[in-house]
Amino acid sequence: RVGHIEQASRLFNQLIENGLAPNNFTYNSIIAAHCSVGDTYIAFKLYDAMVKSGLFPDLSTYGALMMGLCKEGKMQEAHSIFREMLGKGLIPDKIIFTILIDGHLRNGDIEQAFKLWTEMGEKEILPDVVAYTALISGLCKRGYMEEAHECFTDMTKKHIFPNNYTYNLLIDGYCKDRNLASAFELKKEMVERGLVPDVFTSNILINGLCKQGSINSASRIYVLMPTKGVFPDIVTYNTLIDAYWKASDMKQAVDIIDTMSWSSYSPDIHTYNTWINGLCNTSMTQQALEFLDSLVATGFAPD
RNA sequence: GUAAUACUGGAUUUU
Repeated sequence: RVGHIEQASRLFNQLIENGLAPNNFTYNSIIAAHCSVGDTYIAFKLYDAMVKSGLFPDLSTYGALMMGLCKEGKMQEAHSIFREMLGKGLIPDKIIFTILIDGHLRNGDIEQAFKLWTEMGEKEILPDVVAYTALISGLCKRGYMEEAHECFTDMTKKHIFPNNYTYNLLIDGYCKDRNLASAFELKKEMVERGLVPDVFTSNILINGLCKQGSINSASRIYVLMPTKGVFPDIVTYNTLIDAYWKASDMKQAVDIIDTMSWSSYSPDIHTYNTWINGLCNTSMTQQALEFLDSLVATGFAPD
């Protein structure tokens, strides 16, 4: 789950060498790990081994496999696994449907997503907050803010209550739709409903303000974060660094790096890319190249 | 003869 797949694989092989038989739990864990990094090839090999050993893949197994295929954009294959699952007599649940709906939305197929949503309703499977949030996310990402907000009202009517994920997604949607007023209105609403805005909320608003050119307002939120018990993370820093570079304010960008060096966060690939991009866009291509070289020299792998 | 409210599949932000 924490992404140490190689180590997990080694343990898995040791387990077999020691004559122990993996069970569904073992297989599901390792299949899910491979799927989450987009390695469905190995996941399916494990699935075959699982079946061969006489185990019966369950909803977790199929969910993980379908998720992996969705991530790779192989929606047809995800559906054929779905059919295979049905063929084995397994009854899909809301999680299976959410995986497929989310997959279609990420691949830009809103129509298919709604078709599955309807199918889910026909099977009398009730969507939960995650299912609704996935749907809202897909709509927001495609710019269908009105529709997204309708789903939001709809879920509340059904007493499925929006959580931080739901609010953060909608707030981000409004920010990207250049509707900061609605974004802040929602933030206020989430507090009124007893939710506690988190670092995602802050990052979303900071990014929204930066992208519309209000770096000072963004900076104010950033500075006030700790007073609300929310602490900047690597995304906060990267967002601000990018904004300062884009505003040609290299001094402030360096300032953030400085602050970051005193924090528990280290620069990541986004930070380096942002920095290189900043140098390039301010006619410092030579410095960008040198910086890249120095990074590579320390063993950093550019993407 | 002993062990658990433990462990596996779904949704949010930055280049």
